[in-house]
Amino acid sequence: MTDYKDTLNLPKTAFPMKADLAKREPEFLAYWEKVDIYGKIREARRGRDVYLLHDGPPYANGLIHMGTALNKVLKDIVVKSKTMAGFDAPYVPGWDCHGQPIEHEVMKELRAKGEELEAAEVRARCRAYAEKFVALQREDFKRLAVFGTWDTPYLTMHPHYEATVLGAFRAMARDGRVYRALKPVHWCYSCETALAEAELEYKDVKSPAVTVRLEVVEGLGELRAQGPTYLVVWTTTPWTLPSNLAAAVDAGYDYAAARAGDAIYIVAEDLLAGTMAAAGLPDYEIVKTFKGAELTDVKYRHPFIERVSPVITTDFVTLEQGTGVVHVAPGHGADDFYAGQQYGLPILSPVDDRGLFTDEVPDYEGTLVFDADARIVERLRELGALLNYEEPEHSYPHCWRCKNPLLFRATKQWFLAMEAGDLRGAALKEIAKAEWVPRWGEQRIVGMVESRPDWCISRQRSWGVPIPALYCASCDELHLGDEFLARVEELVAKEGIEGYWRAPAEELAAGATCEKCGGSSWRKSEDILDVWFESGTSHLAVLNECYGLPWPADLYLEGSDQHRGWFQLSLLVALCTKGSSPYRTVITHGFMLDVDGKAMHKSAGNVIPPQEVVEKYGADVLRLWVASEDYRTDIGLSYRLLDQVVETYRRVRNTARFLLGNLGDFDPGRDALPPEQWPELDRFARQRFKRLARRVYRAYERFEFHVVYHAVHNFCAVDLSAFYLDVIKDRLYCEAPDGPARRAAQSCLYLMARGLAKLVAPVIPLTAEDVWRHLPADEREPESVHLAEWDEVDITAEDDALDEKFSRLLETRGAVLKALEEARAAGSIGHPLEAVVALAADGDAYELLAAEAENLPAYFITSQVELERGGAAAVAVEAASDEKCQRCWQRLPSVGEDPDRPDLCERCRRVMRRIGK
RNA sequence: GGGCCUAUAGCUCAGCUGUGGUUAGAGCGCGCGCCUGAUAAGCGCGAGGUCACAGGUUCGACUCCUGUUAGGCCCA
Repeated sequence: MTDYKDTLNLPKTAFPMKADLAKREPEFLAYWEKVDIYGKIREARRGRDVYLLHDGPPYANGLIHMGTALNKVLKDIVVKSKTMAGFDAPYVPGWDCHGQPIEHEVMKELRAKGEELEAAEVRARCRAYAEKFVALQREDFKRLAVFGTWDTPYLTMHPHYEATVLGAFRAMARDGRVYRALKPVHWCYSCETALAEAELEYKDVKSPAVTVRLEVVEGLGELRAQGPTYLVVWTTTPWTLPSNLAAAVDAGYDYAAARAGDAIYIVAEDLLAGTMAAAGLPDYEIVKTFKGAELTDVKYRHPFIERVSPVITTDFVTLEQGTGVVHVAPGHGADDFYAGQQYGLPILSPVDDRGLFTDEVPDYEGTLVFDADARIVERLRELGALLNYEEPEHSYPHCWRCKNPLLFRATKQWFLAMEAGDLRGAALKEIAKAEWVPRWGEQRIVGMVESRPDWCISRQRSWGVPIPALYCASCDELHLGDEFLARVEELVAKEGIEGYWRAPAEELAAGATCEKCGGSSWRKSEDILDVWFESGTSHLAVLNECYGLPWPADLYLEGSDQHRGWFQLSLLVALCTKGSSPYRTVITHGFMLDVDGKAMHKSAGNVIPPQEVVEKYGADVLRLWVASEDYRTDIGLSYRLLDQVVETYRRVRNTARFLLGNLGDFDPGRDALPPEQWPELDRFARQRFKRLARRVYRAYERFEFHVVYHAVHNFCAVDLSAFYLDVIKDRLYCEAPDGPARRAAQSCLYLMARGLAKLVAPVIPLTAEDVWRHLPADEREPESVHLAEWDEVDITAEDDALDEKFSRLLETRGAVLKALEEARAAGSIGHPLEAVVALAADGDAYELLAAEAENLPAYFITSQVELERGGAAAVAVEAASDEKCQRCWQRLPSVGEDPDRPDLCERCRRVMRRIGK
């Protein structure tokens, strides 16, 4: 038997089936680097409408994790898709470099080595630390095929950035938006410093817990008429009692007034029995119960200080321990502080840097607060105010350095006022103007802005932008003149923040004298700004002429935690400096979850590092995974899921490979036929592709990348692989290489290969480039797929008609395939080409099939189709009796007609003559 | 404890929004089979869902309302 394989046009391409991404991707990255692909793209889009995504700076600490990778890839998909859509879409990545976490890490290292350094040296170490991680993270981001100005990113520790931050502060100071006020912070009396949340170490310790009665002197007249009436409070920090300024209840809880002896005690009803028992007053009777709200006009007398304070209602009262009435000292607790603000209570914090009581509490002046505990307890006992004393074990914060217990102490901090110039109202107005994706993001940030307190913008640390201010050496008056601030700004622009620290106060003061006392000797402020203030200023520092970027940005895209963080604080800074929002659209994505839907945490041991995924699967697979899920909710990741994404990747890649394989001898300039000359089937395929393209464009535009993923995958699997490509194999392989039937199919394949590469380029940029490179050369096309633009799609009336017609034919095809399967199961046929299909139909259905009769065998991939008019629609399958053409494997009557070529069908004989074999 | 959000086949998603209404769809995976001229590929058929749970509104709910459970982010 003659082997005709050599006479066929079988697919041939250098495009490998095996992606081998981990190994091959770096080659593409190197090529892009070499040709400066980002520069070329920007050059190609020069003058086009700008679409600006402004990068939220990740923190330069540690290697990137999957959440960081997810965020960066989403941004890159946006940038690349906007570029494909014809926009000039610049991307300037940045890093958040200052702040407590880096300083903390550096201090930890120093401590381990036993080194003690000056602040300036610590900052130098911090700078080096940040630089190191910027470099490491940058390599990881580049490896993910993210395009941007990696050689000139923005860093919050750049002098010009730092100066911009100061400029923002200056504008706020000038407009009277900043003020100083007391606020409690975690304080270490031994290190004499404030501590950040991350610097706290919680340890279980025994604390003195006192239950104290406070005598009611106003309100509750009806009860007081029956005997002395007391509110019962409970606290584990007796030393804060001198600073007690209120007692808090929950308006909705039930409280009981219980008489024991001749006194009446008020406790939350649920906690009454336990409290009375502990107080040694088991014999009591409830004389009244009421809601906490009824206590709002009650006032009580401090047990040992001449002071009458109010009862307030708050939402932090718990019924889990204590008495349901909470001792409030606004100078010594966060809850207490905010409650105090709400009720206009003063901030009393009579404790100095060393943790000693000041002269505001003469009885204990000079005593360490913890040492005062016992004395205060004793005093309460003597006064009869102590109902119970215990020493329970509980978790209490300690200093990470010296291990001493911490105290909450009010210190002077800087605030940005939310009401000055109606900042809050302005923020809410701007929020309404922006577009929030998903929509509920707006509700979320509105809720936060509505209820947020004034922004505390100061920190007592080293690694950050200083709050420039001068205090009079003699009277401590604050000096914050605009000229002074401008001078510092200029200095920092030149020398960075070290300029401020280095310069003597008098130099910065430049001869200014104290307005209050006339003094000319000054002390520099040593506070620094909250890092959120810095990152919140990024739009000012980056969206400017220096970077060639417009203000505001079109898009901010970060995790949903940034509603409280970057989105909100950027907005506040923008309103104070520019008067409007820094963004038009804000997109948020969810957080990483593991297989079980649990958050990914180092401590949970369920993290999958992006570096590992890149190494095992490749950046394109990681990116395809990003696109595979709806990022607006939380997204899961597991190796099993990655394997699924790999399957999708393979399907798309193999489809592309098939397209390319059949274009090996196709020169688009020479061989392409216009669609009007194509068979209807190919025009239908083109129409399907156009619809896909339109759908995909829309999905990118709506930032619904998972729609892109599913649409492309479905198209490759269903429209192409399972139908069009399968059907045209006969034409591609068996027709004459340059025959019109084959060239038409190739024209269509070329269009789709090229178009597909462009559609997927934003998601799998490396594979798209690989495909692009293996396309037949065409002078009219740019060298890189990323320099190309999407084609316009125009769905015509003809397309609609084709869709209608083929959907009916495909329905019949479905019935035929089912019948073929049954025949196969029955053992009468194997390959469908062994079959002859008999169709019965009536009316329209018959007309349609009859008109397509000559194409039906191809569409069904059977050797022959017999049509019968009339009767109910039916499909019958039987084995073909004709001989099999040894070249095209179809069983046709024409096989054997020619004695010279008895093993070929008529078509193959013709083709063989044509190709001279 | 509060605010916002999520919950449809083993997996990833459609359907649900301002218009509630025939047997809830797709792809992958899985099972069975075919092919060996996309071959560490390709094709076909098939089995999978009480739409988290419980109430309510309605002639009728995956779709609207309430609650519960689980999970997430941000606060406390």
